Amino acid sequence: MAGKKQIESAVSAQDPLKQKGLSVTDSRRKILQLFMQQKGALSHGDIEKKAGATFDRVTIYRTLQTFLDKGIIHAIPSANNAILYALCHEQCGPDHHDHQHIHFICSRCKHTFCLDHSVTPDLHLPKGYQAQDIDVLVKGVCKRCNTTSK
Amino acid sequence: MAGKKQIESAVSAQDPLKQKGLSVTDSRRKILQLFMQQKGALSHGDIEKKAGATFDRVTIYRTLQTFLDKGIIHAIPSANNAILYALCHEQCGPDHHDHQHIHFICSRCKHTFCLDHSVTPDLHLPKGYQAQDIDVLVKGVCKRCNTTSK
DNA sequence: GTAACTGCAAAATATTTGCATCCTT
DNA sequence: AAGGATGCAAATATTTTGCAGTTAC
Repeated sequence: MAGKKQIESAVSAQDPLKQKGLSVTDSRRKILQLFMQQKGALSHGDIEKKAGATFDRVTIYRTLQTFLDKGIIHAIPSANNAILYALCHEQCGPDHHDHQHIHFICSRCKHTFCLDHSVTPDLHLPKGYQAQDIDVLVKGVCKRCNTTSK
Repeated sequence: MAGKKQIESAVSAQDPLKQKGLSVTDSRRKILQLFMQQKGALSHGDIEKKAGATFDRVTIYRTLQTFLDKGIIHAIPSANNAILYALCHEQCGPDHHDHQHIHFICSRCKHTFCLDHSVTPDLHLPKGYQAQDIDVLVKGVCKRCNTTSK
């Protein structure tokens, strides 16, 4: 058991799946990869498109749910029907999500980004209200769309 | 018919429907009333429950869409499938939505409130990003749940 | 009277569940 | 070998669309 453990830990650094005690399967690896490449948020539909017919629609549902449960990804609120998902950071666990970053939705290219370096507002809630978790959604024009031609 | 007209115009002051040039119908009046009573956000499903079998599910879809278009209500982002809607304020128009308030989701009673008196953050976006619209979602415990027994 | 709104039916989408099979550990 | 994950089929749920009848103005 000792030697095996060493190998696992060598791989696990790059593999959130093992860290969270999940079996490493093609679909999970692939979907995870999509998130890492994209460096932005994806909807179920996005994944389906990008993954092509690689695997079943149901598998995507289940995989996303599993990732959510394990704290590998988080859901980003949106006002249109499509729920978006993006990778969590290390400090997130199954129960504890700590996202002090801002979700930025570009109104031009429609991409959603997580901006980590932004500061969270200081809120002035009315008396009696107790904040536990804050999510900031900003709509606007992203860096790329801003610099490329209008 | 003359007497009827007088009654109608007396009502219109409090009636956003006429202000926006919409026909005043039972369903619209009823749904508007639900929002005003509730003083909180409602999902399509909430309305369906509260309205009972008063009118068709399709009418609710269409009414909500119409209200959105006219700027009578606004959609509140959420991370679960249910989209919420709440009344807009006077300064909102069809194109221009100005919601500098905070959307507060109570994790205990599951209600969503619009807190108007809260201040909007100063954001520090990375260079190149241009903000147009900001929405702040706060999860926590609302006033009522905080004061009533634990 | 006319344009707009509603209800009903049905189509199109989206999501969930059960079960047999296959894969990871 | 055993437990978990996937694929397929099918059951549900949600949202959209078309059209005929009704209502507001």
